[in-house]
Amino acid sequence: MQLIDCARQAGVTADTLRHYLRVGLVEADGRTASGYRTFSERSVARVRFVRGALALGFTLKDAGELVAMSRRGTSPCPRARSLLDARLEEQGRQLDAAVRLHRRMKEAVNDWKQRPDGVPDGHSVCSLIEGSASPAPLVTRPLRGAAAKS
Amino acid sequence: MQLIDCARQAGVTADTLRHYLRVGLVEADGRTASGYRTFSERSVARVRFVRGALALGFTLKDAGELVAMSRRGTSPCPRARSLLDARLEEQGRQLDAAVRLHRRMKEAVNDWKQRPDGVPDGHSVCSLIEGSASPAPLVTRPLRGAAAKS
DNA sequence: CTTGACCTGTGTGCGGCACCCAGGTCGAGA
DNA sequence: TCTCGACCTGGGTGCCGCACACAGGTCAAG
Repeated sequence: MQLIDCARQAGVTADTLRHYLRVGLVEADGRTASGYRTFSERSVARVRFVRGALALGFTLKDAGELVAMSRRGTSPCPRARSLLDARLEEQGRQLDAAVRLHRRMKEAVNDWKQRPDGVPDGHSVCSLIEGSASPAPLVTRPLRGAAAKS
Repeated sequence: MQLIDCARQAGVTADTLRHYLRVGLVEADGRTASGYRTFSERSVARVRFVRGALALGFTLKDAGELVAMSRRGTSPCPRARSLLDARLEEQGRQLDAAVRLHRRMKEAVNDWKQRPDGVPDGHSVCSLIEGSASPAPLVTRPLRGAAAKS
């Protein structure tokens, strides 16, 4: 099996699979004489595991840690449980922040309906934005973790 | 006024202000003989504008575009309106995704309570994760935009 | 005259890929 | 046999909004 076949069977792009190879999350079975990597069902399963982990809010690093544990012969499941708890809590906070952002955005859209466009006067940039701005909001890291499509 | 004073008055770190300077979002008023940048209230207001824009879901690039327009003498407000609409829609989609992720994570936490830890067998990595995985979720870009703290 | 807080430019890292490049390899059809 | 196009290889860059680090210069207060 070639790289792209493995990728397709696991539902990822070739680039994504190459990325996983680069960071050591997935290994090829071997190489052909000409240097091409060869893959088996096991590699496909591994990619699917990584995808499953991402879909549950784990990071690639988390997945790597779990993979490493299982390679060492220890069950990664207890670690997976505690990691999931941590990720869930973290995601909850980010979700709250996103909800608040959403509210602010909708409020702004409404407010702006009643307000006229400002003219450039050299003092303000955009009166609409400046009028809706809360004092020094202090932004956090963006919402990370696999937010699944569809 | 020095860099750090401007930063503090605007409620950002010195690093953040330097970043805005680098990407051309904010300009210093001038330089001292020894090369230090000097700032005025206008710079502070500009930083606050950028922060306000971020807090409303605009990107730094958006803020730059609006700044550029107002420098050119055109009102950035109409553009701000259309951008906000676009960002709101986008954010809504990402918010939905985040909510779904949150549900999946909570479901997994519950499911896992009834399930035993697996033992490493060389075929699976972590039976818990593999058991909860949906087929090829295909992850999107993470939730971007200013998710405000507190 | 020293201390320590500030300044300067420049570079790197974070996450999870996507995309591009130059060049090699392969099977299938003309 | 030759060629075509689809695939492979390694390596690099870009995204976003900073945070952090480094080496060296500058400045006011003690």
